Amino acid sequence: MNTKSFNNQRLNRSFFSGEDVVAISKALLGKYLVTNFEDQYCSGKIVETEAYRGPDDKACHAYNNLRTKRTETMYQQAGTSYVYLCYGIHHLFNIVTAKENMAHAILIRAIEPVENVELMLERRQFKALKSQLTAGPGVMSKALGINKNHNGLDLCSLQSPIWLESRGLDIKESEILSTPRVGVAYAKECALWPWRFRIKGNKWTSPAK
DNA sequence: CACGGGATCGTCT
DNA sequence: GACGATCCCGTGT
Repeated sequence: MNTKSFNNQRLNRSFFSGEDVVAISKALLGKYLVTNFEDQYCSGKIVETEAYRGPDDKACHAYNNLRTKRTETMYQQAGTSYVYLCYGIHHLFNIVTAKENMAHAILIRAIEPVENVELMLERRQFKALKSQLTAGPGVMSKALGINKNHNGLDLCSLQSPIWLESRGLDIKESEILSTPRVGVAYAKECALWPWRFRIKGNKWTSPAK
């Protein structure tokens, strides 16, 4: 069924368990995000991520350890998915990191389409392949078939329809472009933190400014 | 290419 | 009742 070779390795709990959400956000660049919903398999290489760190990050939903029905997912164990609705339209996909009750999460913002591109084109109703297919957290989720029903999944479980893989590619620090996060002006001084990470020069990210 | 607005609804105050 | 971790399309240049 799934296209796999011996050097494809599922990312396990320990990958996500660390305290340093910035380091994990960078380490996710070049890893593969895979979805397989009802035998509809597709995958892409992660090229853009963003770090959110409760309780001290004003841009994080869990700022000041805010606990609500929505944010509760961010306090779960490392490797849990956090998917929420943004602007009433877009489903944004995050991965929870750090130990339980420490609300860190990483927003996956863009992938380079790799396997079953036709399926992603169909979900987006695109006729031709271009970077807008998966550049941006809302459209990426749509292409991968991710919605808020996939909130709270254990991405490290072999049963999960969403998972992450290393396929032997390592992105060096010198290949990473760090810039401030967008759309978080309300977060005041935290909005300046350079916690948006991209693979330098990669055409599948949103264009650098 | 830059900007500006509308879509659309869950979440929090 | 206001607003948002976005996107797309229209207008003007």
